[in-house]
Amino acid sequence: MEEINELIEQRKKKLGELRSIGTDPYDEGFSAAHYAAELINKHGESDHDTLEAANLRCSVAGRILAMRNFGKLAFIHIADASDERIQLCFARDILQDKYPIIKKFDVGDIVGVSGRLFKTKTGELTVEVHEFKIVSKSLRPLPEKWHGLTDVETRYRQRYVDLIVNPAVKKTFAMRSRIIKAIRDFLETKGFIEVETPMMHPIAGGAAAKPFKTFHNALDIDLYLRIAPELYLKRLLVGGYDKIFEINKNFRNEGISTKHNPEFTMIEFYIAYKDYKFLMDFTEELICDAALRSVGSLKFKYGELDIDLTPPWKRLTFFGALEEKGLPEGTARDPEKSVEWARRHGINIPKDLPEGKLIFDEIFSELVEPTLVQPTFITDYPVEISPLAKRKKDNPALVDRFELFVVGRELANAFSELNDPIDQRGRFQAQSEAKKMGDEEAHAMDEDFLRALEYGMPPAAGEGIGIDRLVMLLTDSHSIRDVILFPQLKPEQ
RNA sequence: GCGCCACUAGCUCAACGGUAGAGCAGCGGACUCUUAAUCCGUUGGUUGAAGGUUCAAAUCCUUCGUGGCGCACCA
Repeated sequence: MEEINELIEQRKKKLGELRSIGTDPYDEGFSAAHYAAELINKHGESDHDTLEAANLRCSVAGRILAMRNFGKLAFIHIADASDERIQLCFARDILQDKYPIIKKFDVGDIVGVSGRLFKTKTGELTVEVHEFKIVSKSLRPLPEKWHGLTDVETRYRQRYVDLIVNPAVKKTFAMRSRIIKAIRDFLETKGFIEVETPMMHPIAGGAAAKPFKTFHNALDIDLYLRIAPELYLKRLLVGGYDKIFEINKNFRNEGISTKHNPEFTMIEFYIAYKDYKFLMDFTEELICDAALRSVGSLKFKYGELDIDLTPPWKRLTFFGALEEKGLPEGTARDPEKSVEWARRHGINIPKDLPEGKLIFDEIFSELVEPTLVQPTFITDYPVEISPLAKRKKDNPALVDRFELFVVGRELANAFSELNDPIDQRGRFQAQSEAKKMGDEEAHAMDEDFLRALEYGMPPAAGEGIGIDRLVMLLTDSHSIRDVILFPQLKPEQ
């Protein structure tokens, strides 16, 4: 950090001068009776004479964002947590010998004032300041008022500055809060209870991903940050819960991109005695409810795309979707034929694809996923890529599972949970084989989870929804970093 | 991990081989209804870092750093 900065020195000097006249900007603070938004909503429409007659007293506190000084009169705009700006008017006639203190103000300082509401000649609701106090002196200059802060690196690294000067950012995170609250309320209304399961796992299971590894000194064991809560939540189904959910972080030790942050928020919920078909209707209801309570509509823009969440959403089977693109299931299931087909259609198949990985999965993500702009359920996945899902009754090669896609991205993954402990053991064993063949992300065997299933887990359906991606969709954000307050970056220097 | 692009004053940007500049912010001054206030004056730079080419480098080359985007992996 560059400490020798003239601008900071000047502000420190002002701080010293304030202290020398007996007013410490960092002392006990200020208690405001009003929010800016409250005053503007209540009195913003009142005319000049009404306000004069009412003689309304008020107090507000906030950060100085703009100052216009006229020698014996000054107008200052502050913003507070209500996300509104309100104008303050400092007049020498009123403040007398205290008036010169405003020379020590800087944009960025936090001030508390009390006074009387009035309307200026231009009709703006304004506080005529009678008493004021700097409650926090800002030593660093804020970005310029007109262009603001646009440098994305600074915006992410110094999110506090981004939040001060870019109102749209606060709006996005207010939306995020509303979306998560909507989901919580929805599930609680349906009788779900929220639980918390471990973030540190001795075995990283419940998803196909590379974990972060850590070490517990006292226990002298390796632990992994969880890649999914799934296996713990299902243990709770064994324990007798029938409707549970968890909203929390997962950690995956993989690449960072506009759609991936190493730590990201998922909701997983489980409901006993229901299946994946139930969850499709349930998901439509849940996401529409979240959209209505955040966006306020089921129709909205995502970039150039017009998205319409009005149910029912399109439903396609996995191989049906491939077939629509001209790839018959028979060909898709034959590794050699499907590679040949992919090459012929110009689909890039990575050369170092691990043995355990399946070609049709690659083809699906290249060929089908990008076309799924409007909400679409893809159902009936192959068992090989679904080691925790229940097989279809009439076709054991497929499972009772769906993934939800919107704007070409996976938003949710759900299935009827496999509760046959013997089948589950076999699936884990198949995953172990894949791991030996070089698939780093294959599931690990989890003996305790199998023991739990052996006690008997009721039939159940479970689903995971990527909260960050849902927030991206509903806030028209095109990078996951725009919906995470502090996205992962390399340390400075 | 690979490729492309960017990095110049606190912020937003010029200068693209020939003396590093503007606007805003800051500092000094004028101003009692402004809102990107206005007017006069003025400070501020190891041009991301280190090497190299050149009489001369912000500018060309190399390496490194950080970021963005794309690809890969995944959600």
